Amino acid sequence: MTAPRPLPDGVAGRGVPADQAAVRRGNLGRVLRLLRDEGPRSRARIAEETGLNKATVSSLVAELADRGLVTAGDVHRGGSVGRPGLPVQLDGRAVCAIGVELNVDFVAILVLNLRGEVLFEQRMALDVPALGAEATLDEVARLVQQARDTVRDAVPVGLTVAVPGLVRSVDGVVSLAPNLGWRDVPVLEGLAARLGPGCPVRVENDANLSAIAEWATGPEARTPDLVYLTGEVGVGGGLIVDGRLLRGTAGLSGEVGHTPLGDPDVVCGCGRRGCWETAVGLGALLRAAADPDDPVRDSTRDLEVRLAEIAARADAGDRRTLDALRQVGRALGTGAAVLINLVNPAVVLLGGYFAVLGRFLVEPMTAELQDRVFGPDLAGARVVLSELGFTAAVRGGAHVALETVFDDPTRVPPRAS
Amino acid sequence: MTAPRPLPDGVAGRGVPADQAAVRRGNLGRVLRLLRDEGPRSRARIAEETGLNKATVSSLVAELADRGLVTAGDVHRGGSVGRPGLPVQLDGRAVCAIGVELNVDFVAILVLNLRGEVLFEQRMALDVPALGAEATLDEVARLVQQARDTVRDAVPVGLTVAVPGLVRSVDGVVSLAPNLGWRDVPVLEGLAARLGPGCPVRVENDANLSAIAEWATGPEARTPDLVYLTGEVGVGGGLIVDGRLLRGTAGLSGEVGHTPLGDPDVVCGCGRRGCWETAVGLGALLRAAADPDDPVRDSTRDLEVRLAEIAARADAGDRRTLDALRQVGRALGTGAAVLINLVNPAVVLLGGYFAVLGRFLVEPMTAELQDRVFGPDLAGARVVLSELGFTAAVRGGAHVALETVFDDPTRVPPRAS
DNA sequence: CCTAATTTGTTTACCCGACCGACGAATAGC
DNA sequence: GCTATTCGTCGGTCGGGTAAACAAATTAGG
Repeated sequence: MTAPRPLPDGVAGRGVPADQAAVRRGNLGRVLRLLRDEGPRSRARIAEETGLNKATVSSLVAELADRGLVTAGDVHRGGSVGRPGLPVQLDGRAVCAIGVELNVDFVAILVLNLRGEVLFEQRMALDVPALGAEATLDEVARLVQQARDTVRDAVPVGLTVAVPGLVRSVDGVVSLAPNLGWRDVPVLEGLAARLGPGCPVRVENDANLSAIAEWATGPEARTPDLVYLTGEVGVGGGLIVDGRLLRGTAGLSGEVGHTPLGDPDVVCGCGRRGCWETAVGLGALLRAAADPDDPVRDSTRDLEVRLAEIAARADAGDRRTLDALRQVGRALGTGAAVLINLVNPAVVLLGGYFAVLGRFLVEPMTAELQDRVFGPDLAGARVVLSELGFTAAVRGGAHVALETVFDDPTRVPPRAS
Repeated sequence: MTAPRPLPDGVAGRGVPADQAAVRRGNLGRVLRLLRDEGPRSRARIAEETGLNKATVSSLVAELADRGLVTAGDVHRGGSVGRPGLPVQLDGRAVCAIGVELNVDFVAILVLNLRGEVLFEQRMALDVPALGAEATLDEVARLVQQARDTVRDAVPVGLTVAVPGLVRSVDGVVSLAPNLGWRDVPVLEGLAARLGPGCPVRVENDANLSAIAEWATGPEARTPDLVYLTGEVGVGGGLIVDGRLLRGTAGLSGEVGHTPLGDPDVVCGCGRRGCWETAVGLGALLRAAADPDDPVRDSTRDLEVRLAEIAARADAGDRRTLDALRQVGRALGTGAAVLINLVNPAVVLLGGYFAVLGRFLVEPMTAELQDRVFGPDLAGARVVLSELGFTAAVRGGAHVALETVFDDPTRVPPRAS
């Protein structure tokens, strides 16, 4: 009931026949996207840039305004000759979208308005494995309610939960999240029941959502083919192909961490041998860079502080640290080469600790890529560091929900006035 | 000029605004696809199954009939009560599509009608590397002309050329085809000039087209997520995600052969070390299975005969042959595991020599997969052997061209009558 | 044999949305 | 002030999907 329509995809859903209402929805969304991506502009320019008729644009803008999604913009006097246009701009205030990240020791929430501006942000320490699924969902529902109370004037159009594990996104069941100790937890169902109707809930893998966030807002926004790699204790991946998230049949694509690319003699936490994350995970770096009793290997300390220490040592020219980073960088290149050969992306985006220590990793990584990638000039791929930090997953979650408005602006009801 | 519209994708192209003509095109295609996939049926049933209005379906069917794409089917008397429906069926005769495969020592051509039935098929020995690009294209054009003369009553809607190498599908330039000795050859331009307008030409990687063929006609037709692996001298791959071919930014996705998954000490023909095809390519199998002077390693002999000999030895219980097959099967599993972890397909399809010797390879391969794939039950993936044999690429090529008719049936002009 | 019931396919009127041409409005340049 | 230019809207047109009515073709049953 709270579940969204089958799969908001584009103008014309796969199985549903197209009628003219679909055309209208598509064109409304097209105008809205143009205003989001290119900024305020007059109706005449919108018509010119979309290829739609002037009259049609007027009608579309009027409808969007009625739904509170656009407003009149500031008039820029003194351009060229002729009657100046009345600018139309995206009005973000009417709606908002919520992203939630569930992780081992915290829950984070982020609320964006339609323009992608942050309305509310909070991060709360929470021992999720100890609490269990039900109590955690109670806690999440409480946090969401608090956020909704804070941004009272904006109607929430959707909520997306990021979970570190395997997620069947069709029904929002977390089939396996080892770090949380969860197995077959119906997160969507549980949250939908707690939050009531009116705010569709989605559940998605955290790395996938981070990839979407980078695609939507990062320095490489809207790159049609993007591979996202994030380094934490494990290694996560998200693939965006042709502007769409690659989910796979069972919704569990992008599991790069346990790909057999590492040393076949090293045993991984998952029990297998030679998993890639034994070569590029945080553990691999720390083992190579420091002795077991070194404070940077104390997992009770804050990760960002420890990473800063490692960066400082590398900057100071510490041999062992530099060697460890070089080694991880090369291993990163080996795996990334596989990805580039397979999906031929325009950008490989590094997130998590890869981004923090990126300036030491990129050079050995690209050296390895140059050896390994088939095709000239890395097959057109560039390695880029994420700038979103640790909020990528919640941002991506909120953006997924926002996107439904651009897919079909008629979801937002017309103003009663 | 002969190049098709930007990229025939679906009802609503990405950038093009939707108008009601697009709705019409989409609905025409929907009806046509239904008749292709589910067989002949009455207008009433079509209306019921597509969700379109009865009157709309009548109008759509009339237009399709006018374009020669459907005809009245055989009346099945004696069903239930009420007026019996007049069946409508796909009429394949009006149009045809051409697939051409360019390879090292042959050129193959296949012409399909709209129903996917073979109208014309030919395979011609040709020493492409010796002949050079221009003379080869002359030869191809001659072959195409011959095919068109043979199937005179069907209008060709498109032609797709399969090339073993890196292809920029946007402009049909073969940027690198080592086996042909080609580099930056404008195949599309050259063929379009030779064939004249009226028959849009596409150029695509051969493994990609084989993947499409399997997706379109194989035992696993229409599986939304499919990974295709073909073993020849090298190893090729094609990925179909969400029912669409994954091409990548530079159009050179699926280059699995030179992925660093093999023994890092073995040098590949490409000059790199540890390429996967050094472990699973035909050469790897032959080296492991037979001495250098063994007749099965005589590359001047026909490949199918040699493969049959290997199969016979394995059936006879020859230890060395069985060990070699087991070893290749395991290496196949290692690489396939990477693909499954990344893309999470429903089916991994084996083509080329993998299919011929499949019964010996599948068991060690799946054993390896069970160890390597993250997620329960191989993440939902099944290993399937191709049944298309060596015609997969031409079939896929013809199907790509056919698909444009289902995307937009108005491409086929109405009958003059 | 004839009628009622049922299902099919077409016809008619209608609605909705995009498109086109024309027109008033607002502005710069002269 | 006048003209050229551009903007936004209005009325009309066209195309396509929808709904309801209706004729046609068949089975069931007396």
